[in-house]
This record gives sequence, structure tokens and C-alpha cells, in this order.
Amino acid sequence: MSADHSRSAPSWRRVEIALIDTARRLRNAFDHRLAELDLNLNQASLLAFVNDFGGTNQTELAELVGVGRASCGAMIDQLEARGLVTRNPDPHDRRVWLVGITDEGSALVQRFYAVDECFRQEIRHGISREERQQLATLLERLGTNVDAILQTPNPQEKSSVSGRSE
Amino acid sequence: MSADHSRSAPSWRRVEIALIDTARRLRNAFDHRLAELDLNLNQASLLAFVNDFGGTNQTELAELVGVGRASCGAMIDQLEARGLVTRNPDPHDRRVWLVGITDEGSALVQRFYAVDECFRQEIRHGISREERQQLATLLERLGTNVDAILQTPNPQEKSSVSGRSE
DNA sequence: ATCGGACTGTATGGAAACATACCGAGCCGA
DNA sequence: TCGGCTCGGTATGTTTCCATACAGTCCGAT
Repeated sequence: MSADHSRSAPSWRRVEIALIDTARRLRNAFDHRLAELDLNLNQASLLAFVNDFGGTNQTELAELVGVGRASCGAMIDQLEARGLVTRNPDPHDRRVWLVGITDEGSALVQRFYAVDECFRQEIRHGISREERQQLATLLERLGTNVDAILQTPNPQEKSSVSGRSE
Repeated sequence: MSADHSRSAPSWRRVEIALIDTARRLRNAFDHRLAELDLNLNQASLLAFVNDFGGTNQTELAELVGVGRASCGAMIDQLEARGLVTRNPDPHDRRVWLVGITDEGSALVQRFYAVDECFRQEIRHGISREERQQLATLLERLGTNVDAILQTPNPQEKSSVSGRSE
């Protein structure tokens, strides 16, 4: 469905849109593969972070995964209910939970690694390491520019725009 | 917040994740800029498609924008309520609506073009046309691989998985 | 000692998208 | 002509995320 964008590429539909589109499909494909573990990509990432870094608080995890604190809390609720992670009180700060992994969670992370490995091989078919490196570099620079835009509070204020209808 | 992923780059966090992450932020930035028009990126895309291609039915628009038919219908509801597009019956097929643009919608699309132009200039800062070309090519290939995966119905079927708790 | 500010985690409401199921309309072969 | 299949659009329920507001806690300044 997404192949023949022959008529769907008007002047303004550029690389940026293609990037967003590809990423969406990439995420879908990832989730598709991860379905066998009853995880989505964010959950798997969270689990892997917890596995790698041990006792981490939720705010930090939220930033690592790239979701808000509330969403992260909800994700941890789910993973905790499945017995994959534990919430342990921080002895030094009664506000925070130190999220840790269980044996079952750790085992699931191993399976995630396997799925991820397989997935990446398929995804990278026909794409050299060099090209991936370029891609990473480009994304990095793109991300920098994006951050600059996001930190602009309210860009418009162009005051005398051509014509306002209302 | 997303810059110092120094400790956030474990072995499995590769280009694919960076791509998804960058795309998310890119979309956020786009929406941020588009907020001045009271549009999000999908709405703006839809509007631009309608503007460029004239009477189009909803299913086709959904595919162009990259959302499902239901979501597309909802979006058109909103745009129609704002007087930006119209639904006209297809004289040849009483099932379909031909979505057309209004004068007001067309004017808004022009403003969208302006915002988009400005946005792209900022986003592309420090990235050459050549590099964008490479990026596009890479995304194209990536998308092909993704499609291949999505069309795989159920990849593993390892049947006798180690141990299922429930 | 205590007060105010900053921070952690949670509750709540809303937005956006999906999958599914459904209705009405077209299409086509018997 | 009629029966079934397909297709366009819509309704429904679920999921996932965010933004905001809030309660509890820590910490530093007074």
C-alpha cells in the first residue's frame, strides 16, 4: 500500500515525511515481531534498560525510553503485574521506587535480544554497515535541529502574516 | 533530555531505535509548528492532498496519508466541521464521498506550505542535498525490508517455546 | 525547627490511532 | 432477476500516549 506513492509525492512531501512514515512502519514491524513475547517496543526497551542498569527510578527510565513519567509508570504497572520487574523502595529516598528485574523478566529480555537480533538482520538486508553509519550520523544532526525547534517556545508570532481569515 | 544517551545506548539500541526516536521528535516539532494553524501533521497532509488532487474518496486519502479508513473519516469530519473541506456525493457511486477543498481550506494550505518551507529550512540546517538524497534512498530500502516483515504473517511459531507461565 | 521550592510517582481526562464489525451500495455470474 | 461477494464509509471499543494537577518527600535557607 505504501509502495506506489507515485501520485502521493507532491512538492511538499519530502524526506522528513518519508522518515516519519518509515519509522512508523518500522515500529509496527518491530511490535509485530515482539508480539510473540507479549511486549511492545517500549515495554521491551524498558525491560532491557532495567535489565542492564539495575535499580533505576521511574523518571530516569521514562527519559531513557522516551515516554512521559505517567506512561512509564503505567508500563511498569503492567510489567510488575506480569512478574517481570519489581519495585523496591529506595532506602535513601522514600519517594522513589528502584525498579529491578526478576528472573522471569531477565529470561524474557534474553528472548527479546534474540528477536531483536533476527529482526535487525532482516531490516538491514541490503544496507551496509557504512550506510547505517551515515544514517546514524544524519539522524543525530537531524535530532539536534529538531531539539532546537522544540525549544523555540512559540515560533509563529510573525505578527503581520499575509491574511488571517478569522 | 534526549541528547546525553551516554548510558542509554546498550548493545541492542541501534540505528533502528534512533530512527524511531528521531521520527517521533521530528513529528512533535512539526506539530509544534503547525499548532499555529490548528492542524497536526496528518490533518495538514490530508488537506494538502485534497488541495492537490481534488475530488478523492476517503479510502484513497487514508492510504495517502497513512492512516486507517476510520481515522481518516474522523479527520475529515473535523476538517469539514471547520469548513476546510467538503464531502460531495460521487455521481457514479452512491457509496463514496468525493472530498474537495473549500476556499478557506485552500488558503490554509497555502499557510501550511509557508510553515513547512520554514520548518524544512531549519531542519535541514547543516545537511546537504546529497545527504538528504542518501537518507531518502536508505529509507526507501528500509521500507522495503519493513514491508517484507509486515507481510510475514507469524514469523516464529516455535510451537514448543521454553515455558509459558499461563 | 520550619517553611518554601523542587522533585518523584500517581490519578485523571482527553486525543489519536487501530482493529473489528457492521450497513448500505455496487458488481457480477447463473 | 436474484444471490452472493466485494467495497466505501461509519460505529464501537481498546490501546497508548500526553498534559495537567495532585500528594508525599527531600533539601536548603532562614
